[in-house]
Amino acid sequence: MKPNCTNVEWQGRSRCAVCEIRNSVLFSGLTPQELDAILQPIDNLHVPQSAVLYEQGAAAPSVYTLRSGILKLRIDLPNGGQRIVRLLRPGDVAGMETLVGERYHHTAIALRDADVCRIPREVVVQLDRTSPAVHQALMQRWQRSVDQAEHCIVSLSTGTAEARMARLLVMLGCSGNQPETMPSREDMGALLGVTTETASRIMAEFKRRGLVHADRGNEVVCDHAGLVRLAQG
Amino acid sequence: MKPNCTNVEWQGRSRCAVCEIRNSVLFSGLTPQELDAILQPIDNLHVPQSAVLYEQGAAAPSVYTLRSGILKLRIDLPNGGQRIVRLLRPGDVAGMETLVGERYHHTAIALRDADVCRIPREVVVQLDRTSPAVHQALMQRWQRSVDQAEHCIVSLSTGTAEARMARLLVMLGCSGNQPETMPSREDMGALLGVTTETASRIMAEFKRRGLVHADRGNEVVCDHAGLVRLAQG
DNA sequence: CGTTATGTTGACCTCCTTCAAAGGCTGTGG
DNA sequence: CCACAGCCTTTGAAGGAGGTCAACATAACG
Repeated sequence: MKPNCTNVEWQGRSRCAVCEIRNSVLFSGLTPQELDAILQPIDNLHVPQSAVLYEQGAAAPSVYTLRSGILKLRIDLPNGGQRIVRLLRPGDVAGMETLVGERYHHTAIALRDADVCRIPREVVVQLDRTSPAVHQALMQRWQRSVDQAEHCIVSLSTGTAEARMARLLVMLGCSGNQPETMPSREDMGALLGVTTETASRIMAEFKRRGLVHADRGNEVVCDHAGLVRLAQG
Repeated sequence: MKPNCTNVEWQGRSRCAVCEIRNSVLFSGLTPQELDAILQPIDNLHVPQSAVLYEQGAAAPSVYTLRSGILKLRIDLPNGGQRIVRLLRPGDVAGMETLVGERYHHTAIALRDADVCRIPREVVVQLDRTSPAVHQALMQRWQRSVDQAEHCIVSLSTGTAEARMARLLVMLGCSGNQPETMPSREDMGALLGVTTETASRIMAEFKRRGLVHADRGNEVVCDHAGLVRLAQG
């Protein structure tokens, strides 16, 4: 891990009232007055690609809402291996374990450049008590975490590696319309529970079959229908 | 699925005040007076082995707390396959998705004879609002669901089938002290993401190596230390 | 006792891993 | 501008792990 990868760049106090994804985040139920009252301790951070937002086992003082980009939640195993257990997309919340415990359960890393809002645990606890809307939103996020983790089991850990890769690409938003930037082969492997080589082989095969088409760099456009067909198993 | 498997046997109104596992369940923070006020709509059910408690996609009017036994939560895949995504043990809560949605996300089946308390969704919603202790307990259960699902990814879907089986046996409580009743080979397979035959082969091999020792029926005693060693991978 | 589910085992083959090497891309320094 | 290093990706060859299909054993049950 490069040391400077942990340098998330501070961007100043957030302005939730004008946040473009406000309707999909934790505070969407609050009135402007309520918002003003709690904005002060919320920071807006930029997390460059492959930077570490927080680490598994570290003290967990904050919850993060993802405004743009993708975060991967990785669990490091005692025997040295590691497994990505969830991908977070804009609107998702990272580090909710802080509300019932004191340590992060994962290492959170930006898969692409990401923007997050850092919210002190106390702010969330307080809002959870005073605002039914926030409370409801929190429960929804929690349920979403469960759903996502189980989706990871069912879709990304069941069936042949090829079918799982197809499901991953669909899940990453490969609609066939606009190019999508791909994760590294190593990350794909960690998501699917296969080796980097296997991930590479499958992606190469997909290209040969015309299921994905390299754009530039690691941007690709996908044959959505074809991938969905493969995803069946 | 046998039709009579869905016959869970009603056992009458529950008496939470004298419940032996009251300290570990959802209502542990309530005073006796608060308890009395909400007991009426709570039923106490016995779920015989392999009976279905609720089904994926069905309307979800109730939450269940598990008092004894083990429940498996199964997800049925569109292509006919199925995967067990979580095992619930006494103190765990099933069907929490009812608090933010209206359909069950899994099919819940008793792995062994089980006792559950059925709690109407409205009761939980109400308590969540009025009792901070219940609210806190709910958040803990939710986080526990996430942890369990992720444990399933990391422990039961990563590494060789042998290592995963060893982890499963440890997880099922094989301490080496008293005999444990095993799930069917089919269930083991569905938990580990391998075929029934592979599960059978591995268990047979474990017996030959003396790692597990058949007691009677499908009760076994385990070499806990040996299993933990294998579980490393 | 036959009947039916469940567990066990074998043979074969596919998929994936492992180990190794070669190819591309990027940044750095001469 | 080129050479070189470092990283990621691709590809190959060999072996092993697990899937598939089938036969058989065992236990549960009327």
